[in-house]
Amino acid sequence: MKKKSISRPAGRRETTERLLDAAERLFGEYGYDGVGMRALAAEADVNLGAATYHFGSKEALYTETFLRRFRSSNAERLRLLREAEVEAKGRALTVEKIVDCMMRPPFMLGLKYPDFHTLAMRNLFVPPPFIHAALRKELEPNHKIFIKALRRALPHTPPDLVQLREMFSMGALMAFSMCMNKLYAPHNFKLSENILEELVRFVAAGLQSDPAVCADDRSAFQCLPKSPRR
Amino acid sequence: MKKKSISRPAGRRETTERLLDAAERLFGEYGYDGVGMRALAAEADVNLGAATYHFGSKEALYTETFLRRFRSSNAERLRLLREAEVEAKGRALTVEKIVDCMMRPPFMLGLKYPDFHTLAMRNLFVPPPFIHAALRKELEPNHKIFIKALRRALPHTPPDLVQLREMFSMGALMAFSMCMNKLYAPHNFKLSENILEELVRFVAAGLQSDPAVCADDRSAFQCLPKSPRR
DNA sequence: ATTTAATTCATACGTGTGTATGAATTAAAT
DNA sequence: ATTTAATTCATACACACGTATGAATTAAAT
Repeated sequence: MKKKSISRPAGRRETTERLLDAAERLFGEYGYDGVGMRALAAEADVNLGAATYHFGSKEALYTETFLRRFRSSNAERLRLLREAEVEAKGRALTVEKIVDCMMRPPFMLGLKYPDFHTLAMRNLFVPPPFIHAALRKELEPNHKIFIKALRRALPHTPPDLVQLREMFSMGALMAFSMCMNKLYAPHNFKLSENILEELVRFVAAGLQSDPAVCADDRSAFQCLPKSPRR
Repeated sequence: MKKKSISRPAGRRETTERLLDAAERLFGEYGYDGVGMRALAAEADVNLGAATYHFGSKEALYTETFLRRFRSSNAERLRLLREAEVEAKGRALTVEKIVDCMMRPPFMLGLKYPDFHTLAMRNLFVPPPFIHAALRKELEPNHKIFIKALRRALPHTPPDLVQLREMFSMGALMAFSMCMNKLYAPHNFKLSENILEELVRFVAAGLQSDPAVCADDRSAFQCLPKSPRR
């Protein structure tokens, strides 16, 4: 094998992955500011200098730790949706099916990597400022596609209300993080497929319910209904 | 007026409140580890030494900053529920009414104090370890009461499922924090009574929907259905 | 075997951290 | 007016922080 072999020797891959795993654990548990580079290096059994060598900065390490799994979760959401659309052969998707595609990948990811799940909660609810740009770039296209699909499935619900409810739905999804931190003593559920199904059912019912506010008032919760001044 | 006048002179009150306000702003925006005592003291225009003098430690200041508003919100939730029960004169409350009592106080609090709202998200989703005990003590009685009320209103829904759905509901409530951090560009809603009404409607529909999982499987998501070993 | 590049490692720098200390100042009480 | 307590303030301490540096080590390429 002549070719141009990968310029990165074998050692590197292992080290960066050990660092990412350690970062996932510690950043998830203590947050960005709660963990120092020294603690990360120790957890990953890597030299302090090597840690900054591979990622350049703490912020870059944090960002990559998050994106590593988040990217694939988002891609999987879209894949499931496309798959469902192919299966439906042009017929409209049910709300429940769309919601399942939305929630299954992040839910399962949280099951598989509880540390990552905590990290994701941090980034979605109280993201460190430096990660905003990367996060939006990852999230926005995804959300637009799902909101569009939901609007198609809910033709009688005003579009802006669908959007609002999609936000409520994401909140319900994230609520299961409260199972994990030990806040709610009564909330000790074994996370499983069953919980996901109940979640999907709950959300689908909320999405399909009748609007609470009459059409005239509804425009009142649009922030920029008509460009404020022009 | 002889009596025993309050042992704390006039100056103190003002200083501690200025500190709490500053802490609400900065802790909300940057998190516990993201803000130093020096920054807090500067924001509150208080001497560094005075800051530790009044609260003893940074952790105590953080805890009190959160509890100051959280306590009253929780008390208000209970007050509204009792009021509704009196009004109903023994008749059963509707799910929608219960949900309104649950969500109105924290929602309105978030409207009034956006900084506090961010702080609350931090504490409910990724709480610093030292605040766990105080948080649970504040939350648990409240939740038990509302879950009990919901079970009474949903006699045909299995009790453990009501509990699970109550958790989803809290998640939906918290979702509106995503309006505030700038993550979702499309989610620019003007928070108002209207949004609260839609939220209540959404959640009430989810709570009243049919179970997704059949009765035999349902016990599968209880974490400790029968004490694991005895 | 020799060169070259990639990675590890120990060390150091400047800065910021939470808290402690004790004197200075202010307000309350007698 | 004097004593007493509460609060402010400047300063200091020991330590942890993210990052930079340059030599030592390892692996790849020729």
